[in-house]
Amino acid sequence: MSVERPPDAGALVALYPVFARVRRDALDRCIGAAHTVRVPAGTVLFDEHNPCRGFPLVLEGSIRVAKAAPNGRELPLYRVGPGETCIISSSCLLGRTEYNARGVAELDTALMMLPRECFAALLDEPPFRDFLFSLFAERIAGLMQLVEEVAFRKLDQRLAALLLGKGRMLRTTHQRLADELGSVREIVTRLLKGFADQGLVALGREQVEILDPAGLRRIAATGQ
Amino acid sequence: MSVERPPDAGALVALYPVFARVRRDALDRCIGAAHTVRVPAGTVLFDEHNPCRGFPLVLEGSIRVAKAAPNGRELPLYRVGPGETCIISSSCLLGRTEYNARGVAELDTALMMLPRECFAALLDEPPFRDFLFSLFAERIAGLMQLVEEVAFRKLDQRLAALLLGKGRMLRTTHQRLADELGSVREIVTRLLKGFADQGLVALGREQVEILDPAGLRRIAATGQ
DNA sequence: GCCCGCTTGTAACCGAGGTTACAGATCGGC
DNA sequence: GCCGATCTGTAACCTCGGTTACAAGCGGGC
Repeated sequence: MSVERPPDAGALVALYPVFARVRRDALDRCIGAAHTVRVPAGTVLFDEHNPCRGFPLVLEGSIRVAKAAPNGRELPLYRVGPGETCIISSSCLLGRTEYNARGVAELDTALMMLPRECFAALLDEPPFRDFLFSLFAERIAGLMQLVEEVAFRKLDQRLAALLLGKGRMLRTTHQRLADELGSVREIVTRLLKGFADQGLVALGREQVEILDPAGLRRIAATGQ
Repeated sequence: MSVERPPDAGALVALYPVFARVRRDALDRCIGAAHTVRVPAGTVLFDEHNPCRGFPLVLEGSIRVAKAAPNGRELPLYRVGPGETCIISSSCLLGRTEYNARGVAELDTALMMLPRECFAALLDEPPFRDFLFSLFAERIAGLMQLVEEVAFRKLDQRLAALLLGKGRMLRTTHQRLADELGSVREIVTRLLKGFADQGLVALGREQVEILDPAGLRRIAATGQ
């Protein structure tokens, strides 16, 4: 983990347009107080029961926030990319509670950590509040969607949905798909084989070619 | 559904202490613009894909917010009682999206509906914002907890957890417990029988007596 | 007392998904 | 070309939870 100079206000505003509408002195104070860190892919940024140290802004890369099962499997809750912020951190700061999920850098990631007091100060800025409220609203909707999926949808439906909307050619492994679903590799292989037998996809090493998006959509929606 | 006079500011503040710290004229305007309704238990207050009409404050009773499965089963996401507000409604109003869950009055319920503009006006009041932020934070934590439960915990663990913390004698039916877990009656009967065989509970018509809370906690935590 | 409705108990059966344990395929590096 | 690592395919087996289909218990109302 390397520490470097914070970005200037211009660079920050380019990523987070909301800061253009925040009082300039408040923004500058935050940039001054923040420290920017750069971590390699795979770094665990926080974990269950950790206290929350500050408010992270992702400048580059991506954080994967997931719940870990006792047996080591993980279910991703959501991702935080450049221009977004980690809503779970906000939640912890606001409620003064501990983290209840794990955050891992998925790529080499640069982030700017604002100390808690800075975060509190930003809450006084109406545009920043609106920004945060919208993110909260989005994540709540996403989490409710996720609850529905894991509770009611079968794995083939979830897999079909996962394959869609990423272009015709997916470059990924069965293991990665399983990780995305909170399942295991063998099951994904089995299900993909089923899809291939129906002519929905063509399989290759580290790739899945979508042959029949409509068919996959049908499975995702109805389970056939 | 009967409409009645809105409560006076005093009664409202007693339930929602946050309003004591809101500018009096803003509060009065809201009370004036709101309409108060009283609905019997079982009323569906909103459902998936409905647009959000306003911001509800629960004065009496309780709302159960749940995701419905295609086959009719439901999984409760959370409840809203007096002094709380329905975070999903806030989320819809903030994100201008549709409801993505169902809300049903669990008891005879009285609620006050604030029109959308009122809600927007209240957001300008710092104490109200803080109130809302804390609720968001709480619900997010709750939803993440729920995701973990449905994804990773077995039903006996979830049932054991459900039985705990409600006193020694539970007056409920197996069906109601199943509804709470998003499962079916037969399975709950089976699992309760298992608990009874281990001496953890004693069963009776419409009642479950907790004999060994520590044993139940052990099951809830470890699955034995 | 008798009937009806709700609640509980139970058993047989099934399917989805996870576990274990391999074997073969493919690739990059040396 | 050989070796090891990674990825994929597959089969046997198991557990959990859901489904179906009853029977019996209890309770209140008439």
